Amino acid sequence: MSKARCSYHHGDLRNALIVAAAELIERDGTLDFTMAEAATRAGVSAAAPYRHFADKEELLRGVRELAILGLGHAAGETVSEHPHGSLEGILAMGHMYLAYARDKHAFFSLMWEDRGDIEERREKVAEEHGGFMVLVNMVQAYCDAHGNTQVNSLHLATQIWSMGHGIATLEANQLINLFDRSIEPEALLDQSVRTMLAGVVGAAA
Amino acid sequence: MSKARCSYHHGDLRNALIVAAAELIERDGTLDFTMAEAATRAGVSAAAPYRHFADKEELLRGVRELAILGLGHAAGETVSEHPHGSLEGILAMGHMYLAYARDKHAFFSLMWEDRGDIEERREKVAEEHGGFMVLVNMVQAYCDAHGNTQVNSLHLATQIWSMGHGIATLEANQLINLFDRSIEPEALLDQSVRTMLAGVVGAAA
DNA sequence: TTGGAATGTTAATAATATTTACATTTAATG
DNA sequence: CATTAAATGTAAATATTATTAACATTCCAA
Repeated sequence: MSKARCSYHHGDLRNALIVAAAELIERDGTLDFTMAEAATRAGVSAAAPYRHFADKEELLRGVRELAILGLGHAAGETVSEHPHGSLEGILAMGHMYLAYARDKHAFFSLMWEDRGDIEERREKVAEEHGGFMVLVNMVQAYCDAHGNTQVNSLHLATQIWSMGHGIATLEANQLINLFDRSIEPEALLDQSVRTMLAGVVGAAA
Repeated sequence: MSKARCSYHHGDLRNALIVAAAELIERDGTLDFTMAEAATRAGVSAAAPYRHFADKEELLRGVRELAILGLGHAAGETVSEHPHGSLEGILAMGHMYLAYARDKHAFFSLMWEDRGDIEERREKVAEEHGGFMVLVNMVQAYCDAHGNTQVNSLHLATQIWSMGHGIATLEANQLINLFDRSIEPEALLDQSVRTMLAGVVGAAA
């Protein structure tokens, strides 16, 4: 059920629509593509999407899952490229996050927009955001390697995520350097992360 | 020009529409009120808004300015309630920010969404975000009071803003406590701020 | 093989933003 | 003060989209 059958039935329309929508979002940098265009791009009529998604919001939810998985994948790549428990690995993770927010702006903002009931998607969300657990592990390893085994790495990682997320978001809205254009997001994040790590294991410079 | 004249001309429709839109946004917690409803609420026909705003986006821009000013006002209130240069003042600022994001969720997300050309609105934006300068001054005063006059308070304040913004945003999307439901946004922010301040002036606990 | 479940199609329907053509009021000017 | 252009309203189109309805084709399980 993943190849185009004859001609009437698509075979994998649901995924094709998600991909089509993702392409349109990336192309325009906006979420306001039309259902009709996504359908056309997937090679079906304008009404066909409604056999797979109740409404546009649900299609967007599909794209969102894809985007989150993409970010998780990038997290996996990043961690594998740096020594276990290294500071550089954590900093690289932050850079990856900022780069993702910059390069895939529309995806990035879409990711944090789900208005559905959280309790219903809690499990799935936690699963999707496996990338965050990658960060938690890196922080844990870093602390272990620096002799502090008492740190709550989940809390610390949440702080680091928050900082990265805040910087990424403010940068996306061109507010990070509102009063001082010389501010560099990466540098700001690096410094913050070093400070936070130093706060629990001593000098990280 | 601020009182309703006879009956045909409203007198202050532009502002009335902004207020109407703000009320609808607050009521529904969404940005998808209709132009017609905003117009009705302001007591005019559906087409009237277009004499004052090119399109819905422009009306939203008006609401956005209002929201940002509101936050700036709250910042002013907060700073006046705490000793000059005190840690508690800075922490209170963070709490105010989190509370604003929680209580006025739709406004809060609207605030950071302007897709217009930043260079064009740079000056106005900087002016509107005077609340941020309040934070910069608090940080500066804090550092001065603790004997470090070399700190770049603009950078440090930007880090603090980013952290607060990140936590507020993640909380709004119910992600802050995705893997650990016991995480308290306020506590997390307090701790981060203390750590960042301690990083430049020594223990802040 | 055959009938129901899925999945597509085309042709409505509906909700909204936005524009057009015309009306009323304001306010500046002679 | 009378006149008229600029502002600001109105009601009645338009246009764009999402979404649904009614009907067609294909798939699959009994």
